[in-house]
Amino acid sequence: MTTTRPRNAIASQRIADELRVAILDGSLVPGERILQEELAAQYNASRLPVREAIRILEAEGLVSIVANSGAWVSKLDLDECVQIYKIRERIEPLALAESVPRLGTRQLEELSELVDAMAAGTDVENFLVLDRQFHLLTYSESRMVSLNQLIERLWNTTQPYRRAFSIALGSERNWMIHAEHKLLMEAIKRRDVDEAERTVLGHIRRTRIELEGRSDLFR
Amino acid sequence: MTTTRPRNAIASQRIADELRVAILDGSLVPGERILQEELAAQYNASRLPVREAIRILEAEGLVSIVANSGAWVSKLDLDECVQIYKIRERIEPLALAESVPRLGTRQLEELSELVDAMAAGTDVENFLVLDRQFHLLTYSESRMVSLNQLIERLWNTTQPYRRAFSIALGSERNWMIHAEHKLLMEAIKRRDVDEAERTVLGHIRRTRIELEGRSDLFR
DNA sequence: GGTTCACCCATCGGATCCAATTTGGGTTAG
DNA sequence: CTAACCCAAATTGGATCCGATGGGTGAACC
Repeated sequence: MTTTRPRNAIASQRIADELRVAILDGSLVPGERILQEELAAQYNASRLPVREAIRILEAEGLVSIVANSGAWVSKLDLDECVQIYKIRERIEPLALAESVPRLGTRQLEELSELVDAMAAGTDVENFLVLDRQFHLLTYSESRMVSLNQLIERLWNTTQPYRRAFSIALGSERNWMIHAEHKLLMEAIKRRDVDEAERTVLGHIRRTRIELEGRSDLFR
Repeated sequence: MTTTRPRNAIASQRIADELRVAILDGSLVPGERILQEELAAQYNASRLPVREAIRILEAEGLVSIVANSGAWVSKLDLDECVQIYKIRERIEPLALAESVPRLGTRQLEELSELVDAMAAGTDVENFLVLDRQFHLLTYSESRMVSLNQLIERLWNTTQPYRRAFSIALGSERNWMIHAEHKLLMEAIKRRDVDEAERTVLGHIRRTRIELEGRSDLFR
């Protein structure tokens, strides 16, 4: 799916990748206008590959296009965000169940390190990266490629709001999330698929319910 | 999201829509090459909107692009198809649960008519259309737009194989699927959300398991 | 006779140019 | 003073043209 050479060689893919990173790391915030010429200048290319890149990101849900008007970084309201969490509650346990039996010892070590790193650090941006790495790594050995891509897409579209949520919680978030991560980690180490499924479901569900009370994060 | 006017007015959208229909109705079969110039001539437009249309369909999973080489109608192997069914088993019950309480009497009538029409007809193409209409209609009143779009995408990517499967089964398929549809219909009418969820899960699951034994359908 | 290399053609990716549409401001009429 | 309309600038959508890449065919050499 992702061959290394052509993916960087082709401008539209390269621009789409860089744009995606810019949205995920917060350089571009939801609601922000995307000018084709601006990006074309930024990545020294013509507007054509930029247009294709924007269409790619639209299909991924990261950008919204209005015909003959323009493109904006996708903005979710609380309800849409909650919907995505509800979908995640259903499918991430599946990915976990498929992946857990196949995770190697090296990956278990990595997961433990990520859990510890999250507990140690207080920086929000760092936490966002580690949290994402941790969960996606727990799914990494599922052989269901399309499922894993779907999960990554759902994480991507909600990333700006996870950021806002984490910032709002401050360091208060630490202990509950950390406890859930440790419980999940234990279940994975014991290869207890059912327990792992229940734990990650609870993790997402609890976060979703907490989120439902924070409509302030959505302006 | 989907305004009626600009969607038809813009060539890339129009071409993407027509291409999608062509893939879904079997005019274009999995593995078939897609020539940009050919489509450009067919829809009298230039290659540019065709390129964008192909990218849109790639993002929907209906088309596979190889850089500097070309585009083909996506081809799934048995395993990938089974994966999609497993995802459907998790998320379609959710859509149903959200939708069932909100379905109006007019829609219940429509659903009943679809069930009867499927039982009456023997034509495969007709069955495919009705079956799709029926299930998507049961989800139609879920307020989870992104979920419903996702489900439609999963139906789309597996459509060629549902067609092959239906043809292979012939008229034999009738009674089991019909029985499941009637049971689902009853649960919906009674607004029995749990029973409806279980029934649709079983429906997809049984089909998936049957499919797992038919690797002959995949070349 | 088989294998390998080079060339050519088909097709895709990208740039520039032009047309169409929207949006905002300014003016005019009520 | 307000509202509606019209015009202009900005921005997107589309077409044509050119360069690049990759595969296939044919010839030459081993």
